[in-house]
Amino acid sequence: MSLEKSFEPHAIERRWYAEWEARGYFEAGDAPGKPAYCVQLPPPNVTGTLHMGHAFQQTLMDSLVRYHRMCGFNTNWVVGTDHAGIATQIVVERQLQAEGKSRHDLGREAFIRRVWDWKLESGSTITRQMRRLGDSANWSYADTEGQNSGYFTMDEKMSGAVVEVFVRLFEEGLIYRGKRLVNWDPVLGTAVSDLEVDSEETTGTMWQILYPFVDGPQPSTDKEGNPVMLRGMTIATTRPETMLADGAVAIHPEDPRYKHLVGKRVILPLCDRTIPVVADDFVERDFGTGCVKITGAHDFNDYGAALRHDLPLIVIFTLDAKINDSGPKQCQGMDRYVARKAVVDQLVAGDFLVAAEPHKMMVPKSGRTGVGVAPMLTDQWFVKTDGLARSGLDAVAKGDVKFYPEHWTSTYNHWLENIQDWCISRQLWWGHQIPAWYDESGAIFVARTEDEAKKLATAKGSTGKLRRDDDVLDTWFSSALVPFTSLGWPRETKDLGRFLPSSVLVTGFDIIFFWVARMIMMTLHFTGKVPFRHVYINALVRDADGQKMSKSKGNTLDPLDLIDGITLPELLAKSTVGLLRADHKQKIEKYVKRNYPDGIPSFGADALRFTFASLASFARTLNFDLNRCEGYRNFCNKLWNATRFVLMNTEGKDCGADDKDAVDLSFADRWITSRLQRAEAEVATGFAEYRFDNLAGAIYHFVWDEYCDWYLELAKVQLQNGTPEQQRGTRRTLLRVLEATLRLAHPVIPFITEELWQTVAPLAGRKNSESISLAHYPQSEPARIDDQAEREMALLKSLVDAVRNLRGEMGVSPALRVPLYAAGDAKVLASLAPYLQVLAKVSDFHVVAELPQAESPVAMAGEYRLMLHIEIDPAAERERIGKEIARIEGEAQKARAKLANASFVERAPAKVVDQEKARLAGFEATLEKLKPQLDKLAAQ
RNA sequence: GGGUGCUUAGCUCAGCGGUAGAGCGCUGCCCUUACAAGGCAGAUGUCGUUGGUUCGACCCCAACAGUACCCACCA
Repeated sequence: MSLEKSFEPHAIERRWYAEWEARGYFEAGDAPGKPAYCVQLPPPNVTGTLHMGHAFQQTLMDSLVRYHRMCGFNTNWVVGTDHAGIATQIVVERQLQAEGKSRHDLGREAFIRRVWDWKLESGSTITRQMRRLGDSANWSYADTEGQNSGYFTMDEKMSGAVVEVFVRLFEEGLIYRGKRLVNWDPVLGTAVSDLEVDSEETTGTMWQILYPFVDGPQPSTDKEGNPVMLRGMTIATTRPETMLADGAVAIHPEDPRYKHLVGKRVILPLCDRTIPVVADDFVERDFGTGCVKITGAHDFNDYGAALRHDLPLIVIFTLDAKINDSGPKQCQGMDRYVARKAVVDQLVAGDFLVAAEPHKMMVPKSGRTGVGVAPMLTDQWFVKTDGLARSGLDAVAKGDVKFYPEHWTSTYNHWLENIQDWCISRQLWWGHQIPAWYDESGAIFVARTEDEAKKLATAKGSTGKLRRDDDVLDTWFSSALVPFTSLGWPRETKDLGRFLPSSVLVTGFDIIFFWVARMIMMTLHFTGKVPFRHVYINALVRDADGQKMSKSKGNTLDPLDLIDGITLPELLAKSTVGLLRADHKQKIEKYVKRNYPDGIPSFGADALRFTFASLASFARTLNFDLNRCEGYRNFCNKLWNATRFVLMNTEGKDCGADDKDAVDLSFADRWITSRLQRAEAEVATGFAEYRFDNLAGAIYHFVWDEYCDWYLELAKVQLQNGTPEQQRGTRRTLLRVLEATLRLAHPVIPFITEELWQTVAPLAGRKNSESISLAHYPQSEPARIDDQAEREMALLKSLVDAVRNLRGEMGVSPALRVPLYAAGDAKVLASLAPYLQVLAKVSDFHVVAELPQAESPVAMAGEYRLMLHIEIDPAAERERIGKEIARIEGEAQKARAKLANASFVERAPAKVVDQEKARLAGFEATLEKLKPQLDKLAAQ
């Protein structure tokens, strides 16, 4: 078989992925007696598409899975998609909106059917894209819909497990329902959890409002302690409209200005009510006026204060954040922001407004819609978290779950130590409907089915109709269960025993709270096991300049465009599609044209994967650089062409594949084998430590700098000049090292390695060469590390380097072959001669006892002296040697100073001192030989 | 207000208590029969600042500066 001259990834990728999947290579390993290796994919949003973050994460996961599969583990990469409640519902509602409809026009059932239709239509986009990356995922696993895309968090089995969990937690008293103040998104009309609220710095206004005393002005003091008469209490607020729901004003119990006024009543302006003055030490004396209004039903701080002081919780807003019937007539029905202005105007009119100043503050916004969150008193379901959090903390403290990099542990701990009860109900339609029913009196019956709920009701003497709770569960509730529900829980499946805990979770730091912590808590609670042993927190992918990738900046990259390539016009069209603002569009077009003037070339999946692996250090961010990607595409091409060379020199020839015939292995053959062992060890360490950058670097360095740059060149010499035994040995080494290297690299670059291995493996004498993904992973054999061969090779390299260096400095044309004199161990030199002649482009090679007396450039390589026999300018040569002497003299001087330091010699370890002595001896020996050379030149 | 990272070559980043590294970029010369997506040679650094520990600090410790992110109920 002859390979194309360049590596062309496309056809290879298409062919091999389909083949692997069809042959069932990715299904869960089921070999007896083998250890298990399991990875849970963070299930992507069902309507999502693959972005750089996914591609990065999945590259790491797939490399790990392929590595362990080849190492003989029973692997199972469990994948699936998430129903992503809010996000998906929003997408479908937008579609309806475009048709001029709302979900309410359809009704709940029809709407949900519509979402399912959309799911079926677009749901497999991301799983198709994952295949393009080469993910060796277990598609058929837990796939109840037969779509070959793994589980779906709302499929029948997963939903059944969700109900089971809910019911059990309720029965254990860990789920409760109650009227609580929650973060409310008035646009979506649902509660959201603390985590789904983002604070945004905004400059608002701080208003000071006077609440007059019922009893008329009261004596008090000002800040400096001077006596004053107060007309009333002046409160400070940034949300004046909420005053309509005030239940009290509060001051600090020790505040001398106000403490005697506690118990007085003040008139709430614009309302026909009076409210009391209370003391509470949550009030900051120095902030604002030192007097704060208490709005228990619309502020988290105030809620606590209201409970402490037994104040009424007055609700002033409707669920879409408009003033309700409890407000003054003239404000009813106004949106909260409209009402804010109206209230301020009326306060001004009534002379209650004391001051209005600009004020910087953090405003809570709904993470999903970006609208201001309105704390709202509503009935919601909660998970009691204190006990669960405790066991979650313990698991990590005991080391049952380990974070990589380790410092993420403190982030995890900090959150769990301060965790609040988790609001799990959402007032949405798309999601797992809460399995709770109410009778006419409002009594709650939580059950697995409506029949079961009826039985519960009957047992309690309630015979009327039951109504199911309308709410659905937070998407993260079902996500938290995935580690065990995906394996078949609540059934006691074999896989549950085998694949739980999974081996490692690879995910982003942004979901440590949302997901990682909750999985640990839930899995521990329901199975007594941790969900995974390791958590690898991957870096955030940014653009080459370190900027966050965002659609509005135009700096996002589509992994598939890197694999397939894209033209500039296509890229421009794609980057600006769906953008409403023209100025954004222009900005993005400019960015795209500047950064990708010729579009993006096609790099192939392997190059993309190798790039991700190479950039995966333990850093927090990863700047994705297209140039890097190109470099690794070139690497793939290098590997391709090295293979081409090997095949050209081995196919149809005697390669000693069956070990029958004698082979004669040179130091070069033994050297590359030895280096391979070291590379294998480095790669194994890299995988064990999750240092993908190191393992990718080890592969890169071995292939390019050792196998290609040196061994192939040496092999050319051996194939040219060697005896039949030597040639056979060379061919066998070429093949066997290459074959092992392909296996070594396969977890990271699966496609190219499979393609090449198919041809290489049989030549290398492998009997079973069905697929590289089933082949054994190469293991480092320390016994094959050959120090003698490595020393000989080091000498050859230093001689070649010295000659090349001289040629470079002397400006000798690369093509020109020149005579070389060498002094040193004659036997060794004779053995290296054939290699030196080729690698250093030497015409005649003279081994001599002493270098001839000639005006030719001289170099030192350890004990060896080399002279290029060429015409030179003595002055230039004097300068060159002079510089060299000065450099070495400087080094020697430093070494001497160190050794002259008594405390160094006394206190440094003997090894270090000896090393320093050896260095100095080396410098001095070199100087001894260079100086006469300089004298000789100077004499003329 | 707390917490966590980061600061090393032009760029992006590794690194280690004992001689400062890689990739890309840059310079020069070469289309040498595996590869120009290549080969060979080359230049570039007060390792953020200031102290401390040490025989020895880019590395350990402290403070500071800059920078990024996370958490938090000052109305």
